[in-house]
Amino acid sequence: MNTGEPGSFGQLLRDMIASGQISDPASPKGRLLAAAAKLFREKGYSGTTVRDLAADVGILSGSIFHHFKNKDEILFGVMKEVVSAMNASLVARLALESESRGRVKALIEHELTFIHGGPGNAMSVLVYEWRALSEARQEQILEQREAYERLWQGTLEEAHTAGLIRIEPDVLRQLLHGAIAWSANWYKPGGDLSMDDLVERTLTLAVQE
Amino acid sequence: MNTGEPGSFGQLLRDMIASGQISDPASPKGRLLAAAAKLFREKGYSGTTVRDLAADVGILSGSIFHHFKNKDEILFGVMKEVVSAMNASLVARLALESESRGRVKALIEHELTFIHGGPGNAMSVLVYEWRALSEARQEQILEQREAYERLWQGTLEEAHTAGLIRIEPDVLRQLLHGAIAWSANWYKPGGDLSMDDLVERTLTLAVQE
DNA sequence: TAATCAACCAAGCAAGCGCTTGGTTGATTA
DNA sequence: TAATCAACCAAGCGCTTGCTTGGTTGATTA
Repeated sequence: MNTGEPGSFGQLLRDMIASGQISDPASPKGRLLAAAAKLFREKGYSGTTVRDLAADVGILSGSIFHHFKNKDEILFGVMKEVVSAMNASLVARLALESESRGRVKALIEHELTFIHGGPGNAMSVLVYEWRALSEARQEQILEQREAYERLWQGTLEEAHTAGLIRIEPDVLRQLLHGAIAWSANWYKPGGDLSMDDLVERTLTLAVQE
Repeated sequence: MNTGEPGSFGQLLRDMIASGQISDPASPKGRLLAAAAKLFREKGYSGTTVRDLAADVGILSGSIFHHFKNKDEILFGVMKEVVSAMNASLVARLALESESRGRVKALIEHELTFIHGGPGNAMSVLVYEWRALSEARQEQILEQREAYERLWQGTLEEAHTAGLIRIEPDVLRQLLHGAIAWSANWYKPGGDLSMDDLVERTLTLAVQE
């Protein structure tokens, strides 16, 4: 999970590594998780073999199981770490904004920056490969996923009360999640449309003029 | 091609079955394709075995290959038929609308109705399992997919010229596709929000008040 | 200097995979 | 009545899968 973002996000990640919440990307386990996120995103969980993953980091397939009990635990590791990072990062981002429009923009900007940044592969996997995770492990992540959704929901409810958004917060939340996650499959940074532009366009969908 | 009169969606499907463009859902091949669409959507292409598929329609796994040369051809069949149906259906739908707002609404209503209707599983597979299809077979479907996108693009460009939509047509098109496809993973018809409501909410995102 | 330990290798196993083959069935046609 | 044919079965083949086992290595520590 390479950063590649400016500001305090890099520092936040370093804190989380230091406190053991996410693995050091320079460690063998961290390198495996980054490679797994990349491969699971490109070929899906079922479409990725442990031999693919091992080859990607330059070891033999059996050696993976020195770091993970089984393949499900690798997917769990990818998802657990990215959902923790998403939560911590969004909490920090929202703390900087006080008025409604800025807070809604923060939601959108945060999620777009995340999915097109270093943790983007892991976030895509979290969204699109959820069904591949064992039920037992899903339960262990669910609370953190719901916490993230509550941050969105609360912020959108404020904006709705303030008359800034036109449709029901829970519907808007889902529509925006869908639009933003899908952008990983078409938007390429560095083209005509800058990331700031994309944020602005998405915000235009959400809020009144 | 089609014989002029744009009838109901059911009639359109019957015409396509009669002309051999899509298989009869009552035939063995049609039942296999419907079951494949369901399973590929639920568990992914790689996560679905030919034994799963055979069991679902009540035959043995080897018997599948009396109808399809290999597993890739099954995925190809699912995608080829649904993309044909989507194109024919959207062409017919747009023919009924003349002014900009109605045409944009038709795009949204059509796609939402499709993904939450009978061909919904196949459409989800088309969108989310595209990478699982062999490159050779992707090429054979690409032109029809692009034709569908051109219908969207042209309609949104008209709406943009008319001042009805606020952001670039190609960006809006992608954002809406993402939002609509994702609705298959959260929206359940029969709840508080009717399908008409969902169409109206999505349209609200797209167009000016 | 000896002991320890994380990280990895080498080899392979049992189960499951896509797919093949030769044959059976029962309805339709000549 | 005989011939034909789509649809399917029964059995299994060769390969890949996730994972296990026992051993090696080279850096770190006592």
